[in-house]
Amino acid sequence: MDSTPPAAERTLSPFAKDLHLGNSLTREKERFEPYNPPYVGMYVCGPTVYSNVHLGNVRTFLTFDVVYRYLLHLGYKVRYVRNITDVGHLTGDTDDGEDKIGKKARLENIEPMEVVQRYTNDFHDVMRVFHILPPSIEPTATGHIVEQISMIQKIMENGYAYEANGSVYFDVRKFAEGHNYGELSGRRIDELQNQTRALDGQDEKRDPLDFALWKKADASHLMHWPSPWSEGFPGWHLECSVMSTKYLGRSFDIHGGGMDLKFPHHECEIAQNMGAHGPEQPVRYWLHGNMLTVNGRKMSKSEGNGFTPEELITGNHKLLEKGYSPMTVRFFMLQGHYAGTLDFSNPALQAAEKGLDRLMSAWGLLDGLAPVAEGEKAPDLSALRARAYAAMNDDFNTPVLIAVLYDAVKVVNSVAAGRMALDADGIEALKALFNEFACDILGLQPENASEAGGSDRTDGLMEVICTLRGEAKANKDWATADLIRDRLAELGVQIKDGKDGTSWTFD
RNA sequence: GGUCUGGUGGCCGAGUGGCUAGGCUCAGCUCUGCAAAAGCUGCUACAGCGGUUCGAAUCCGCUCCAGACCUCCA
Repeated sequence: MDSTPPAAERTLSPFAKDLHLGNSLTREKERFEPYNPPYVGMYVCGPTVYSNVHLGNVRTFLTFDVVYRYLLHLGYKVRYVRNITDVGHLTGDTDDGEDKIGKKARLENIEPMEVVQRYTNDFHDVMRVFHILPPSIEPTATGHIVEQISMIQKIMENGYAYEANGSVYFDVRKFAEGHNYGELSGRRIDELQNQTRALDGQDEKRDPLDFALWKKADASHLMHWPSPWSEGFPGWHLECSVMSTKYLGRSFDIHGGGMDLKFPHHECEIAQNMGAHGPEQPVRYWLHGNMLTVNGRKMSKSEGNGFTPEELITGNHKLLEKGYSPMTVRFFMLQGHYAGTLDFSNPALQAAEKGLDRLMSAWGLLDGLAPVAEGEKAPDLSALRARAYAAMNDDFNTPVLIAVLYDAVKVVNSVAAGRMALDADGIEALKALFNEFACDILGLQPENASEAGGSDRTDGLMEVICTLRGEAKANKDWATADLIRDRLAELGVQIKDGKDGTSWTFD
């Protein structure tokens, strides 16, 4: 046996071996062991691009953005696949509903692909605004029709699907004879059988639990492709099975998505993969992000209680008392664990806004800290770092990581105020902590970077003003000094008199 | 009805057998011309009842309440 680890494996952080994930499939927290380290395959169900994404959607993509960032930080070579659903997702509660994209196109009298492009663009804009990194591959369902047809054929050859009147359905009953259908969602097939309502237009199916792999298009359908069975279109669940298999293989490491996709979507994905490829589990770790709620209710398009990122930023929505910046929202969401529901409220957002501001201010002070040669006994900064890793390794516990960062904030502020001394190594350790955990992993960045940094002219102007005000203060001309401070405040510039002179910040 | 989650202090939100979560708010103090910032201190927390245990917010049982999924939704 070769005892030398492969070169690639040596790039992994020593902390990588302690990463634990909450696996929805086993309902256990399990140590993360990828199939082929340092390579990691991760698939996340992306949006259906028939309307603007809302904040609840953002939460899920943010969750997996942090997962992606942390895996990269640990040194994994991650192939992150996040699809765009641009066909096959039906409205209504039966398989006879209208295609969402097609419906939108018909209503607006435009091409389906115009709908797709418009909302794909919107989606990408939103992801950028929230500092969510693009995935390695972003495949579309319409770009994989050939592969989908081929997978249906495999499933049929294995006896788990049947054709009826030009459509093809997955035979859940047959599949369940030799497989544990319902393993992921905890459902039992007999109960599902009893609970499923009798719906119209299901006569083609042998069983109400069966789901569509291919649907024959009727005359009103705008999007359709030729297939061995009919001119039609693929079922919604199929695309994810096809694209994950194509880009990540038949068994890959992580599959993510929103909690609301667990059943039936993800359950069907597993069934399709096994139906086509055999009994081994297609996914080792299933991760599910929980819902964003408003007044205790899930934010969703159909409830009408969602708002778009634009409404959020402008504050132009009845649920919003004011506008909130994207970083505030990002920080707010990271203050809760991804697996729990998170309730949106104005007080909570305002708390996050202030908390983030304090965090960012301390971070900004770091560059200006003066090290001492022989620092007093400094707090144990390596302990902070270890706690930060421990938090992330515990199923991406970002709220605990943030608590660690606030401990670092206290150190920074104390040093800046002269109450504590740090040597150069200590300051570097703090910088590394912020750069790696706040910036790289949590994806936090100072907002209005250009403004906060200030242009030379702005800095010059502010220095002139502060010098004049300093003279007024020296003359005990408090009226003038306060006038300057108040007027600047009205313009969104905060003046702070410290021991070593006056500093300013912009709103 | 079934499956699953959860009920933590003024608010948000971690923690899952003994060890400070954290943020925000509020009050007091330090600093300061005042203010802001920062720091320190404080602010009647673990839905209820019973059980296991030397010890339970944390485990078990029951009750109550809320939410999600079971039909499109991240």
